[in-house]
Amino acid sequence: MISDSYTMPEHFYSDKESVLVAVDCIIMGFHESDLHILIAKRPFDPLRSNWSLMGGFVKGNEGLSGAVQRVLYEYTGLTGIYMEQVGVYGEMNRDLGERVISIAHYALVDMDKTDISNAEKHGAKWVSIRTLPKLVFDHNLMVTDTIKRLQQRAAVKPIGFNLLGDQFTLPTLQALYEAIYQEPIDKRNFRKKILAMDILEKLETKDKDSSKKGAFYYQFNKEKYELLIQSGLHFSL
Amino acid sequence: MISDSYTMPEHFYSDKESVLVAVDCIIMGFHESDLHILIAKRPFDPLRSNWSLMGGFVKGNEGLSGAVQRVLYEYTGLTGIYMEQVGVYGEMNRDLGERVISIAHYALVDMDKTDISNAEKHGAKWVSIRTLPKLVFDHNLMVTDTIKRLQQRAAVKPIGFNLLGDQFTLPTLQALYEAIYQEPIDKRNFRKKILAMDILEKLETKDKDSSKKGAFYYQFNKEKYELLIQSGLHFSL
DNA sequence: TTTATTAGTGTATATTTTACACTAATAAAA
DNA sequence: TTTTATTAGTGTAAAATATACACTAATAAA
Repeated sequence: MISDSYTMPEHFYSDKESVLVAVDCIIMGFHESDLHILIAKRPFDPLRSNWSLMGGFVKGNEGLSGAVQRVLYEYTGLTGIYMEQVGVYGEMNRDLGERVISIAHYALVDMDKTDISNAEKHGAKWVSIRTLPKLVFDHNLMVTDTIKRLQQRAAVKPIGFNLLGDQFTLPTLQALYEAIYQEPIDKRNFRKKILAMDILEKLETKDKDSSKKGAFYYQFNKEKYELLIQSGLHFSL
Repeated sequence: MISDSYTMPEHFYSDKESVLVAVDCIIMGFHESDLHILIAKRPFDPLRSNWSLMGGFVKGNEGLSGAVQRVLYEYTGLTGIYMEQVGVYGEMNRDLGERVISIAHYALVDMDKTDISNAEKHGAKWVSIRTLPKLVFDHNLMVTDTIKRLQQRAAVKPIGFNLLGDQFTLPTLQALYEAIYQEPIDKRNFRKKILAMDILEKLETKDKDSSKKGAFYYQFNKEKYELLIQSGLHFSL
């Protein structure tokens, strides 16, 4: 049942059946006011060459989170990335090959720091969540579940910053939240709320690329965030 | 890798390793103003006779939800119960036996309709979440994750009613929410809010057991709830 | 008939959320 | 060099929502 390469102290469950376990990774980035997801052409049968999330099988000797990190690293070169489990997809016949259950995680990455050259060998590309093609198996379901989860989490935890570079402007931050919730946000109310939490550091430099006037850069300040939490309040947008 | 008893059309992934997959079930009930969980003494090694959640191994020929429903039925005799996936627990060595990943689901049941006589053969009993003993492996973590999830869900979906009988009084319903959130709720504000949604049907009968005056029974009305949703509003407590 | 217990009700205040329009800076165009 | 076009940045008033709070009603038990 269990791989020979990993020897457990005893085999208590030798009468039990084991199943193939995969991980699928919803790698999300933010670009041009839109959330994007990295997809690639499935490199093996069945459904070879169809669009698919980044995935891989869990090995006998690795933990679940290890497997997800390995897959993320293989396709993006990134480590230490914010990830969260979305859920398990385990109905019979969800995979056309064999009986496989798959565990979906999403990752929030800075697209500019992401090297997809390795993934591009499998035809990988970033696609906007608004123009996502049909993916193999239940991968589209995984994506919609991920977006719902992200919407919930981003409202109460400061995880959105993972999608931006170290420095960002408030207009960019607002565009990010508008992309996550797919609805416009009032500029003044947004600024009031985010600045009231006092978790951002205003820099003296401006981004002059996206406007003539130029918008000040800000940084997320983890220490300030800890203070907010310690004071009994919490992140909320 | 895959069980002989279930034949897939082809074996595409024959070079992959498979792992044991279990399901664990956090069976929740409501009794005497407290949330309760069904636990039992683990019937096999390792850690035989230690307190444990209700669980079982996923069979080669059954879907995940099928496995959870099977386990729930075995220990409670119940079918058609509200359940939700909490997550996967899959680090190496989380189980002392072999490498096992477990998928946790919680179930919301009416304790009065639950027959635990079968489970009692394994020493099963209901325990309050406030006096939960140490459970095997990471089962305590599963319970705390479940409670967090339940708190989130019960605030926006009318799932709490699954913990009550068909008929219930408003004082009982309030006690349920106080148990879920572990904090007192103002009686008048609670009634105002729940009745404003217009999803309850007031009956003419009273519960005279828990007070001298007696409290009117109410029923959750699914049709009324659908109307609320159709009108663009949503459940919120 | 008195007492003790829980059910049931409304309003005023505080807080939060929402809606909304002008000035500032500056690069590009005229 | 002046004008124009574009995005950044700012405060207040109204509406909606959440909170705090105390008495009367019913009735079984004493």
